[in-house]
Amino acid sequence: MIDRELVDALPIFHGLDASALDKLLAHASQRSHAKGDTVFQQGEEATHFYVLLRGRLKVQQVTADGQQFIVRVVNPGDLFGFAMALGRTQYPGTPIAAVDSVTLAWPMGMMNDILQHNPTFAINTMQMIGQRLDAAHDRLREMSTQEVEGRVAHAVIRLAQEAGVKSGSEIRIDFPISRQDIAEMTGTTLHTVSRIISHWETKGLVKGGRQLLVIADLAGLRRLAGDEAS
Amino acid sequence: MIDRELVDALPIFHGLDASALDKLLAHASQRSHAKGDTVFQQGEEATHFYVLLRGRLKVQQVTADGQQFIVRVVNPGDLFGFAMALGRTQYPGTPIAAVDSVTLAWPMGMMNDILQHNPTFAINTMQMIGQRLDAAHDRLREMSTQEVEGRVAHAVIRLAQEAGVKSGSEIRIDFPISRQDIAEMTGTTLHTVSRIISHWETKGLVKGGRQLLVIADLAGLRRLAGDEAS
DNA sequence: CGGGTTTTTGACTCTTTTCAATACAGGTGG
DNA sequence: CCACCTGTATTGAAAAGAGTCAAAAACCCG
Repeated sequence: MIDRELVDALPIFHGLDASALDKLLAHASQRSHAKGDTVFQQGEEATHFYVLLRGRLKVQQVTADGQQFIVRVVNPGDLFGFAMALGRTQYPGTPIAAVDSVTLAWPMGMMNDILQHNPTFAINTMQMIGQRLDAAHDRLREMSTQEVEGRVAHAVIRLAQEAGVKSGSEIRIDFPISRQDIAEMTGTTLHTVSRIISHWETKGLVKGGRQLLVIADLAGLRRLAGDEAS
Repeated sequence: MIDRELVDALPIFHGLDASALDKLLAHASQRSHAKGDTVFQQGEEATHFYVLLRGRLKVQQVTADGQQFIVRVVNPGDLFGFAMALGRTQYPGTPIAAVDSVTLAWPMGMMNDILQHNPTFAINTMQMIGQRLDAAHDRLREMSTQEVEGRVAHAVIRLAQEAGVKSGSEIRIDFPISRQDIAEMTGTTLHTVSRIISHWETKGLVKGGRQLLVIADLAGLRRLAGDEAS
């Protein structure tokens, strides 16, 4: 069955009272998703909301003319597919398992229930969405004001922060990520990303590889990203 | 004093009980802002949250290297400056009055109060932030996948929707907006915006002018924006 | 009627994309 | 176990879209 400890430990449910947690556990269903599987499809009726327990998801959107775009990466502990909280009835994107992953799902109706009776959960969720809004604005500002190299640097730094594993002085991105993926996160082409990363390799900033990215000099990347005023 | 009807009518406060509304009214302070004034400054300690009663604000951010960027336009009835809901203690941007404007302000602490005791307000706020997140993702997708003309078209369509006034078959943007402004909303330069709009004028899509924009053919713009699959 | 701001337009430059070809890695099946 | 095949990555050359630089025109306010 589902591990109560596990659910209890999720930051998003912090402060929920015991009875609410019980109800939550009673209705949760655990699912496994093999690498490459989708949890649900963009445009589908939003019937459930989810928490990622293990693994890593890429949330992708496809535009009217077929171009692809990565909205975000879902990391363990993250809530996703909460379309209702956005006042939508359909999922806006498609989460794809970048590695074998495990999720918990609840019927969307439960969300309203919990929200109504647990101000704390409502506030938690609001702040979580708020932080995501903040992050989205950061990306928008980048896309507006920076050129490609800076945007790619930012994307890589973000990946390092949320999905980076330290090994020695290096940080490895903990899931398979292609040049194409990075291009779809930064609004450029895989060719340009490849060129940029190759160039960074010669400068010793990163080490690349097939679906692999290792950051060797985070500070150097930050300098390129132009965060700190020079 | 402050008009209770007015506050009561704000969608964001829908469903608030009488006592909460009383408290709200007791702590509200009304302020006027002449065209060009700022309500607060980016980076300032976030002491209050606001509702725009009348007028129109442009929320601007300045990057480390001095470039400017317009995050959004605040329209009457909109909540803004709710940094706390995003888990921030400082304002992320600077709201500038595009026309003479009137705001209501509350001490930030009140927000927590109301949130704690009024699940409905928490849910309203959450959904409002959620919609803004959705909108931000739309813009991100645009910035990633579309070229400048499409992005400018989108920006103009959005302006028409949220700040457009119909006069006959035309829609006029209801506040002074420069080419520079549009450039800062779409991540391009005023020169490019000027060229694009001039070109649109010759095609009869819009009518321009100094700090003025009138949409003559919204459907035509939508086609340019590439929303509908051709 | 100035004087400053905003807009338009042209010519040139440069970053990034597009097009194209090759190299490489890893899994599959003979 | 090796050859093959597919998806990924690299790299070069050409093309294009948008930015930069520069100057003039239009407009509004006082």
